Amino acid sequence: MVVSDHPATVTPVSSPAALASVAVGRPVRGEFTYVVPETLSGRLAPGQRVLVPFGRGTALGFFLGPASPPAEEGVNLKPIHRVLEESPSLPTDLIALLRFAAEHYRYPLGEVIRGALPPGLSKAEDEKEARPDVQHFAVALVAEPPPELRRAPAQAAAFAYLLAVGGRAPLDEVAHAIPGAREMLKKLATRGLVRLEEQVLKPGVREGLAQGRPELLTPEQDVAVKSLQASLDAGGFQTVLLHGVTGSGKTEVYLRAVEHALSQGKGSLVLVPEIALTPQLVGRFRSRFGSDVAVLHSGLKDRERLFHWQALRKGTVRIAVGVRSAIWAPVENLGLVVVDEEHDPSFKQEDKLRYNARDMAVVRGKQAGALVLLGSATPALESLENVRKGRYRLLEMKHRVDDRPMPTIELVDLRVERPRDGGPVTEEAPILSPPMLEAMRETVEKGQQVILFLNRRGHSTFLLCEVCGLTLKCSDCDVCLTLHRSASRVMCHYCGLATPVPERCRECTGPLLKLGIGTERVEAEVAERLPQARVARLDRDSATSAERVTELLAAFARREIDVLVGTQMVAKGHDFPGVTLVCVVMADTSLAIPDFRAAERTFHLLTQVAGRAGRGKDPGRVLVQTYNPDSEPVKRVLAHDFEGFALQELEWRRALAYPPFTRLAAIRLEGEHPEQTASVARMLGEFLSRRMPPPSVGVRLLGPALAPIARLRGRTRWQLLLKGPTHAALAPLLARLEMKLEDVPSGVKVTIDVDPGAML
DNA sequence: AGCACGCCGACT
DNA sequence: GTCGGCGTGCTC
Repeated sequence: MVVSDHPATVTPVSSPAALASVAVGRPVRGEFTYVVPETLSGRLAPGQRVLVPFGRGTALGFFLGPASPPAEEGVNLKPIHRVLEESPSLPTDLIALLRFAAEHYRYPLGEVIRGALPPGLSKAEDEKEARPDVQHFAVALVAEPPPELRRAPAQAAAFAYLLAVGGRAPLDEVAHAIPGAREMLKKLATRGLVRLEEQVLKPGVREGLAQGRPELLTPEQDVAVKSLQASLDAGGFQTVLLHGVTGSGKTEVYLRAVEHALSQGKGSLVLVPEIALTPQLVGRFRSRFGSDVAVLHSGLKDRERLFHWQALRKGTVRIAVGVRSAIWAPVENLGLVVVDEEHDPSFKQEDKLRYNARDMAVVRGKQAGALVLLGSATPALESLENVRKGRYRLLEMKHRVDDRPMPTIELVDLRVERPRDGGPVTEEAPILSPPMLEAMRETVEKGQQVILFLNRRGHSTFLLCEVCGLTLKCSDCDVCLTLHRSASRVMCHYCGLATPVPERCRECTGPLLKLGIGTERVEAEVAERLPQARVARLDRDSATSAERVTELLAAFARREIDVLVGTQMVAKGHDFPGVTLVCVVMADTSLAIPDFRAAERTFHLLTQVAGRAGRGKDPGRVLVQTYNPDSEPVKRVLAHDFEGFALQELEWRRALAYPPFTRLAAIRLEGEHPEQTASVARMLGEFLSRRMPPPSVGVRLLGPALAPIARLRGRTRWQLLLKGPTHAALAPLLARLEMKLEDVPSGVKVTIDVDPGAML
């Protein structure tokens, strides 16, 4: 392909008073107008970073295009100081996307742009070439970890990671994932297990396509790939929803689509929920496309981030694989955007610019004229509705690769199958029912592996006073404290506060009962009931960092662990052929959450975790323990009935006027003083209700009401919810609200959350 | 975000 | 009598 050198899209400026629209990298709303000095006339291109006088001092700004004189009189227009680089940092399709995001999510454009740029470019400095001309690589020389590494767990972990990502990876990247990996890999090199290579990165020089490309596709994969190739050949924007059951080989379809885009000289952007949980997927991209891939994970150092940004911007690297924020990656000549596990809640950013990367992917595809491919085994209801409306095209893959059967899913009704009979509910009351224990025992005896899923970390999820019935709560938040026995602490999962375990009730000094089950306790119970099994736990507590996650997953993949107990972290897209049994310890936990998406989340989670079973040659089995066997998500998961669940849930959403049939915007308030916060909430509520469009438009205001978690970090929380038939129906109201926010006293923080993810 | 301006307590 | 607390307000 021709590497673009960004011919400057020069804006013709006619002297004397050419004006420029600039987004200032400060949390101020709107675009600012500056005078283009004669020295710069003809040298400005949209997307360039500029220095502008702002207030007292100087600020970083982004030139967006010519401006017309501001409407108000008496504004003293100042001149742009200077341009920070010749070739614009932002490609034009990104400018359009960022403008859309700022407008849609009601966030200052300058901040949106600054947040999208790598740290090296978001400060008011001249662009520096972050060009580590040589990059160090480690290459595995054997395909299996040799037994002599048993005695060197640190080296084994580094080696396992290297194998997991395809046998060849930049040293930097391994070192990010596993601390001390740099030294470990050097030791491994002296043992002759690893070769260290230096690679000089030159623009335009690439490795050929590497190995690992299966020749045979399943018939369904073949249909999907051909169809996507045809769409790419036809060119232009289109969104395709790839609905493929777990284990149907969606990743290979992504790879082929990316390959095809590459053959057309086009770049690709691939979004995944979490890099740490998907080393296998990253490895496949790396081994297929070599150094044509930039992997954008959360742990990149500033220099590395800048390096990748520049390589993508120049077109020397044409594929970006990354998490949510990679949606802003400056992929040149974008032909394809893939969003893997498009239903995943982690694509929604929950602070600052509250964007949804999946939705932005569709917008970006539209602006760049690219194909957008959304993939999932359990598509979001929003996406299904978009298919029904004809906005997205649907591709389905209903069978697993190699004709492997879907796992059988069985119910264990906890109301009937009491784990151990009767007695008072104490902390010793077991949670693993006889059938579940039996299945686990059998599986482990056969040398196969088990995943135990429970969506709650800690040991006991609440402490209840046996005498006065009070539960132990966080002093700063309106939630119960969780007992973490391994840390000998009670912890607040919302504010992070950890304190020693109280012996007795604070109020009446009565004894405390440890109730509610968490992963820590399940792990202990497995260890006790199946002493022969090697048990490990994977949750946010055991996996203190991304590296520990990788390590644990690698150990599980090497079959050094028989039973893996964990939270959602075990449910994501892993591919462990040894896993033949998946146990859901309690399907009910996510049902009780006061959120209109609770059922959908539960269904997604259960389906995803069930999908971990039977991915190898042996068939899989799933056991689901629940107190609510009649709940819709549980019943439908049991029957492998995604369509049925979706239909039912969509009907319910329509009846209650929730997305995807309406659009929402949440207005969240947070303040030190309960009365002040409440009064601001009422004030905003009145403001909005006085400005509601006529009832025929169908916009409704819910609240103000105390948030489900009414107090967090000592702050009182309120919320209001706007519902409308379309986003366009809500937008004017949100714009007016935003103006009104100027009148809110500084003691209360108000944020607007457009298309909110969760209602908490 | 900065960085002012602007009205009320402990110091030379 | 000043020096300075950080509460509100503006930045083309």
